[in-house]
Amino acid sequence: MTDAVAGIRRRENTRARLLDAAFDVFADVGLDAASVEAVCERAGFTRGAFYSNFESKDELFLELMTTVSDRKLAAITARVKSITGAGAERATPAEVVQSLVDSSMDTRQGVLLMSEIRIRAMRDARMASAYREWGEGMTRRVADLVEDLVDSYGLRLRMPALGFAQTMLELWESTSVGAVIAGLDDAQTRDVISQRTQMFAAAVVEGFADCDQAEPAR
Amino acid sequence: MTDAVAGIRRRENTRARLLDAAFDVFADVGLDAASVEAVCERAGFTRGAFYSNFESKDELFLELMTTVSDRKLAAITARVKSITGAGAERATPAEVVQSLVDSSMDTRQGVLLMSEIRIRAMRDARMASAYREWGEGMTRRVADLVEDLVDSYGLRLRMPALGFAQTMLELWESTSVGAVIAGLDDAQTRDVISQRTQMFAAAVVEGFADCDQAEPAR
DNA sequence: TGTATCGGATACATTCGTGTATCGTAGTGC
DNA sequence: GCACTACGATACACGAATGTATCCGATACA
Repeated sequence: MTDAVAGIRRRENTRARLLDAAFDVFADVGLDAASVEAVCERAGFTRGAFYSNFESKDELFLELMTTVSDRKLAAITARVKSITGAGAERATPAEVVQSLVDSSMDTRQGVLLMSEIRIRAMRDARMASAYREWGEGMTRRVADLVEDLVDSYGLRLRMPALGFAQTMLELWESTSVGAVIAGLDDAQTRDVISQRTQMFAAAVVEGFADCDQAEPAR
Repeated sequence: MTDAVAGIRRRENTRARLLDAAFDVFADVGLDAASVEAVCERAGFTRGAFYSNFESKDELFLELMTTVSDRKLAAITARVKSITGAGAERATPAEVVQSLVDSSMDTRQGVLLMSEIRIRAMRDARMASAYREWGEGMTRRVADLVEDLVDSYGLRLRMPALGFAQTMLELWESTSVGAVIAGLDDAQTRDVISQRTQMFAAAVVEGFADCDQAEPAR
């Protein structure tokens, strides 16, 4: 590890550690209650390191937020591609939902952080637009997936695909929140999210359940 | 206003003013960021009054939370009774949804406070059980209403009534949150909540739209 | 009308977090 | 190998919020 690269690596590394620590601390006690000190302590640094890398707690949070949301968007995009893409084996809609739940479920801390982000977006116009843009991206991805499945299985949606996707994601999120409040562990959380999303899809998508027997059209 | 009553009234009055102020301040800046000082200032008191009436900020918040949730539960209970009860004129399901939205919609601050309560419930086991109990009460009321409407109109739900009610309320809440993030005013918020709940109900309730023409069975 | 009491204001001590300015050192380039 | 630089640690000064102890005035009651 030679040259200036090591220096950069070192800096990047402490930034990353601070971000990781911030994820934990912000999720655990909330953004406002989290002191810069606490974040540094968890990361194994002092505040000197922090102020050498970030302007303020807000800047740290902003970066954390973009990191997290980018990751989530990328994850779902990849997931949709792998399901939708050519050469993928056709799964039934129910299986698709299940695999999405299995792969994209948040941890307890992830859910808490999302709630922090959301509540902040409610108060800060800048964050609001970022949040909305991200949410629209997520919805768009899911809607694409839905439309694809509708086509290939000849299903019929009882509401517009976009509204269906949006509701699906919101239902997912509020179920996650409910699971955290109920103190469920990861396995239970997965089950309840799966159950509720399946129930919703089965009600709104005409022919959703029939796909278990029938083969896809294409 | 004689005797000891005035003294009690006075005390009750400052408690009430402090609670009102807390509602505003907690909603505006969040529970953690809200100082006792700020609450007192908005109420027109000093901290002396506060510590004479409350143990701590947490106790104040707890009382505010119970007040708010009790009120909401009472409101929806009354509303359901007035729709369901004998002698009430039969409205179509769509009208019922609309009237619920019109009457029970939260203000921006109400939505923010609910989010504060929820995020706190995620971290505090005591609050969690209170929140869940309250939520179950709300769901139960709505489910009763739904079952009543299903009976009298001969509708069919594509998911269990309880799940339908729960989803309805969660959809309502997340739409409210979305409206705050989008910066919508009250009228726009009402419209979007109405639109999404109607859309959901129309998709899940078989025969929902038909009730516009047909008369209720009973 | 005098006095006791209760509710709220004032004053103060303390704690906690912040941000900056300075320092020490590990790693880099010559 | 030596100076240099960059990164993180340390020290300090400041402001903000808290909680308590004390004080003051209005109201109740004799």
